[in-house]
Amino acid sequence: MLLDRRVPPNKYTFPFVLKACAARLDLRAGRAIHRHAARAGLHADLFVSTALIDLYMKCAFFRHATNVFDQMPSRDAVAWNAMLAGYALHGMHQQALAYLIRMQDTRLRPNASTLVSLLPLLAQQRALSQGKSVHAYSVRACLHDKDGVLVGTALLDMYAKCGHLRYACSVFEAMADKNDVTWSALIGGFVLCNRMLEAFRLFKDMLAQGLCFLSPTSVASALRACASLADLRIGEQLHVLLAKSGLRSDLTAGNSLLSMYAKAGLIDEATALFDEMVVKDTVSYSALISGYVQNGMADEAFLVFRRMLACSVEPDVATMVSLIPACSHLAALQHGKCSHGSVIVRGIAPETSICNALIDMYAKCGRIDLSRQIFDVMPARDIVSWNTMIAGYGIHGLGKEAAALFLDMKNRACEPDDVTFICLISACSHSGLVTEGKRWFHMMEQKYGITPRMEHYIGMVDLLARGGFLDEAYQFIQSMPLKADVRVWGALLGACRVHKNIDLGKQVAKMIQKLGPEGTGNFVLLSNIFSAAGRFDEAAEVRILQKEKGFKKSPGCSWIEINGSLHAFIGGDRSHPQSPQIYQELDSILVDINKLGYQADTSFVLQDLEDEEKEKALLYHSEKLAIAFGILTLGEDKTIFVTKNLRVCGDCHTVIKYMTLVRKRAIIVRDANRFHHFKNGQCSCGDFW
DNA sequence: GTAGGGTTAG
Repeated sequence: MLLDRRVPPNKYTFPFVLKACAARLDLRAGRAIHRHAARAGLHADLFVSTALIDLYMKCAFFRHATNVFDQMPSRDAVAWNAMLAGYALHGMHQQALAYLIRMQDTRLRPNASTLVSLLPLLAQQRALSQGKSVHAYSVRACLHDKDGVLVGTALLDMYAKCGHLRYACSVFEAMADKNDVTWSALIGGFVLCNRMLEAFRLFKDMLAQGLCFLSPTSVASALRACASLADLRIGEQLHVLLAKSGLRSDLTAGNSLLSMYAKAGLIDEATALFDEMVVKDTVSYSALISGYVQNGMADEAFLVFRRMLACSVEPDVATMVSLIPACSHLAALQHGKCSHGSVIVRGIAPETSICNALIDMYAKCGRIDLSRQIFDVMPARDIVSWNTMIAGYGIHGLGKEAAALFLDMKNRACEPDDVTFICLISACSHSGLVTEGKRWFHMMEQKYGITPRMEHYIGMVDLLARGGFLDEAYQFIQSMPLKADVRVWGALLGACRVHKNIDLGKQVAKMIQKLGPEGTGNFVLLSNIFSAAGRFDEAAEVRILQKEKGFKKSPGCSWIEINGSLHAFIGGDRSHPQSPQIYQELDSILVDINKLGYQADTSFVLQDLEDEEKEKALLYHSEKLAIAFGILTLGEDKTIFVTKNLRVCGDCHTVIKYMTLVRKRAIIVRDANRFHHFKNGQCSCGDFW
């Protein structure tokens, strides 16, 4: 139409066409029209210029937008708003605010549109006092009259994001007009502030007002509340509601449902939902990836990631932050390095959340040095960065380094939170620093005013009991202000096993049984304690009881990454193609280490077998198989790194020390709990295994 | 103007 010479475009035509370009982010067409307008002498026209600014801002061509703005002979509030909104759109707070301030120097006053662009910025920065000023200004300027719903919604959202739900509610109540966005903003605010039950109540109130308010956004918030409260029943009701209303195929609603099911552990439902979705986007894929990782299916997560790439759906920060922990779980360093490369290529490597995930990944893959490197160079650290790094030192038994980092954190005026202390106490526990651990616990309450949660008590019991202070740990549990849950008792029971204290172990086991059928692992521990004492009948009884109650013990599994491929073994496993060589190697190792004085600690065998058979049962534990495979495949200069899903058994711990001598290898084992660095007949953890 | 997927501890 523009090329039709008989009807030349005029100042009324250009803005509309430019608007269409902006909506499609079609910069090429937009620039062509810009030139066209210039030839027609209309490029400095108020409406044309404003439309150009809008287009360039949406396409992130800031210089072009600024040029147009600067060349305008006169500007109205809409032109100023276009600049402000453009910067706000790209999260460029400083630039946006600079335009607001410059606007004050003119005789123009901010209008409703200005505030609607401005308030989300303040919300994101949690700038409550500035937000209040804006609120006051909007009242003085009577901006509630026109566009009242928009200003009101932006205000209530700002208050909610600043954590001031009371103000948000009073704005909400004072609003004469409310629409679906208003309701959504308020419900979302309650979810954000972790007030899930009230969020539900609001959602119900909203439905009572009429179905016209129901929107994918409000359902999404309600589903988040379900996931957080682990209330699957309501979640399913919402699923039905969605199916009945016209929102069945909405992408936002579908993604929320998928995520809710995944978080509830119903990964099959989540997968089915994903497969049914006609349109899938980055969020859908990320939700499924994170679902698999959260449910311990890291390999499936990689498959979904590959499918995503094959379908040309672009991964973003959240996708990678979901995927990287899959490498951490598998301790698959090569996969992790690949993911690291991928975030560098995508230009998202400096993002704080990406760095945090990488720090965790390298720590769990045995490369605490690389964790620290990332930590040191990352552009901005948040509390998660510090906690992750401290936790990383913890699992490596580097309690002193963890403490040093805490001091560093204080010097940089970063406030520790409750998780920081969980990490610190656990770090002490893994390093045998009992006194220091107790000090952190007291400091947390007295100096930082953080009330201990169950997790802190679990850490303390673990610290004391693992350090051999079993009675003190027992006393500690008795004196807790909270009712100890199965995890607290489990920590004590685990230590009874290590320190072979059967009497206390039995007592603790009774406590656990009283608490009901919560801890699967505890049956195993109790049974192990009986076995260790040679009381096999009782051990068997516990196992039978466990079976009757329907608990499955997850089998011990160890794996090793060789050239980027994972090789997994379970105890006595002969499924690996190189099994004959592996078993031969282990038998030969046994001969060599016997010469050095090794004696099998058969108390770790769970069945009642003859001594020689016991020795064999021990010899073929999964961690030993994986290590033997490593010895056979990797060159002598390479450290062998094996990961086990459960705790390393005590006999394995001893054998691995000997292995480092007879095969002259450095061996690292990551178990469910921590890292064990074996070298020259020693283990880094000493007796705190 | 609202909103779906995400990193630490256990």
